[in-house]
Amino acid sequence: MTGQPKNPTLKTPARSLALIDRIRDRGGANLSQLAEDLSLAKSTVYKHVITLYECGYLVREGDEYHIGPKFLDLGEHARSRKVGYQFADDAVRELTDATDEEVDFVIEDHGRVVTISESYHKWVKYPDKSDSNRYRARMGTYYHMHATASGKAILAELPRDRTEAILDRWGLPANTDNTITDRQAFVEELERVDDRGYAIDDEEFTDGLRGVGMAVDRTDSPPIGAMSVSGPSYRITDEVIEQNIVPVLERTVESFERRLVNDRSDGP
Amino acid sequence: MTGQPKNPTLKTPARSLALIDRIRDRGGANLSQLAEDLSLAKSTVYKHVITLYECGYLVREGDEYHIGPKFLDLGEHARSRKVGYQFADDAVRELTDATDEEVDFVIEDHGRVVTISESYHKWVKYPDKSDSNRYRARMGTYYHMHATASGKAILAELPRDRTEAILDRWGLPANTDNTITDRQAFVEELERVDDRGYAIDDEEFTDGLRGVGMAVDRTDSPPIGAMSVSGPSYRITDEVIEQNIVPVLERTVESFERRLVNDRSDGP
DNA sequence: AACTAGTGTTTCGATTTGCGAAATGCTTAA
DNA sequence: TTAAGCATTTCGCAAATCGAAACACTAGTT
Repeated sequence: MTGQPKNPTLKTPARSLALIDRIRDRGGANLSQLAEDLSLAKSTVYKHVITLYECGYLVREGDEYHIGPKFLDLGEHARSRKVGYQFADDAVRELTDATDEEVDFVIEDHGRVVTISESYHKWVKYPDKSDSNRYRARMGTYYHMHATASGKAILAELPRDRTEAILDRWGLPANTDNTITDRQAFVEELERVDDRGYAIDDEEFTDGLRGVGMAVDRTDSPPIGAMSVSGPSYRITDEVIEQNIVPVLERTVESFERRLVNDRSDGP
Repeated sequence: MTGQPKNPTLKTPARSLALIDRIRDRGGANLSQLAEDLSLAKSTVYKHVITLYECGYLVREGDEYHIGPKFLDLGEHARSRKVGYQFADDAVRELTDATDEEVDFVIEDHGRVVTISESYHKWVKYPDKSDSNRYRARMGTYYHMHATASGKAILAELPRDRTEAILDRWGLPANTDNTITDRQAFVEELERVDDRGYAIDDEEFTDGLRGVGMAVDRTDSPPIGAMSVSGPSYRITDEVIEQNIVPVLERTVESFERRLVNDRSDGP
């Protein structure tokens, strides 16, 4: 799930970070499991984990080590770092009220796209767990860009070489039958997105889920991120997209961008 | 702000982690600044930072490195790890509706207390920035336990040696004139808290702010965390605490604890 | 247009540091 | 009591990190 680096300059810290990833993926682990997973001596894992623990990054429950709350602090820091990200909450709120569908704001990070906004629905309408008509993105979740509306919207606006590098790095793995897996076809799709000004995810990420994504632009910089509205295919028809969603999405994104230029404390 | 370890077994990873802390505290930094701050050669810092970057933990903006969104993912993981933490959101919501004051749920981590719940007020009543009558805790924020109602509530229920170790580790630094800084006096305060069943923060953390905290207990384990209600001193009088807040706080915490024993997937 | 001061990046040898195998100690279940 | 699982410690060798200095690049200044 989490990509390993190709040339980690410092091997020891990279090993510690790999352990963090492993502990995350396992949802907690003990020394023997980690040693097995990463083919390391138990004593080696021990020293790494103790170090991470002493520095406050892991918590311990009996013989199991877990991701510690310290990451919450750092995560919130990352999220509230740019003022631009603050506006995202407002925009998500607006769009949710207007569309009553799942709304997300994502940014590009290391060639993938990551959810930065808390789903507003989570708070406003406390849903049953059984409400399978709604897809809800957890904050901090990473997605491949080629299979999401927001990702395509961003890719279409990135400099050509950046886009190419990202496609090289992550490829075009299929999530569903609709996922565009052919590179040539995908580049053409990006041109369509660029012409239209917004991207459509037509069950390319999850079966039964459609979405519309639009990049949030800055002047003289790559887009700061992208907003998307998504829901079940039977509700998000082409007509609904064109007549209902795109206009209000456009309005929200423009207001977002206006606030960005007024504030300007967002670096390149 | 962030404590350094006393005996970090592996020096190289500990150095990387110290760099993360430093970047966080500065709100982004370049190599020269970091080298200066930690008294390291610029080339050394370079290799550490590149490693953190390659592994996806940092983002780069020109010459500045920043905490990356990957921490959001790990933070959310830490937060949603225990089912018990899920109930916290419900409880916070309930208590907020009932009291209309700031409500928080915190857990103990490495001898401090850290906010695990999103403030419900943030979403329900979108406040003006000028609403200085409300104190709002950001998720992931750490506090010293001796100066907060929740912290005292937890300390009062921890095994004696744990409590002593925590006080040794962090001391009793003064936040306000009301902060209890004398160890003997503080131990007596903990006994009062234990008798009463709840803790009061009487402007010990911030001037003008009072709060009530109650530990959320499990059977045969230290408390899972603590809930608190806090607000301006003129509203949170002794009468209001005893007659309004404590009963509803008690009710919410009991319901919380009931859900915990029903679920039981929370380790020690 | 040359200069300067600030970046990040690379090189390379000395030596500190992390590594693994095995032994130890501790707890829990049989 | 025994056995199996765990974390923890020890120690010598090999390897990876470190720092100083040189390099390359950019932006702002003279």
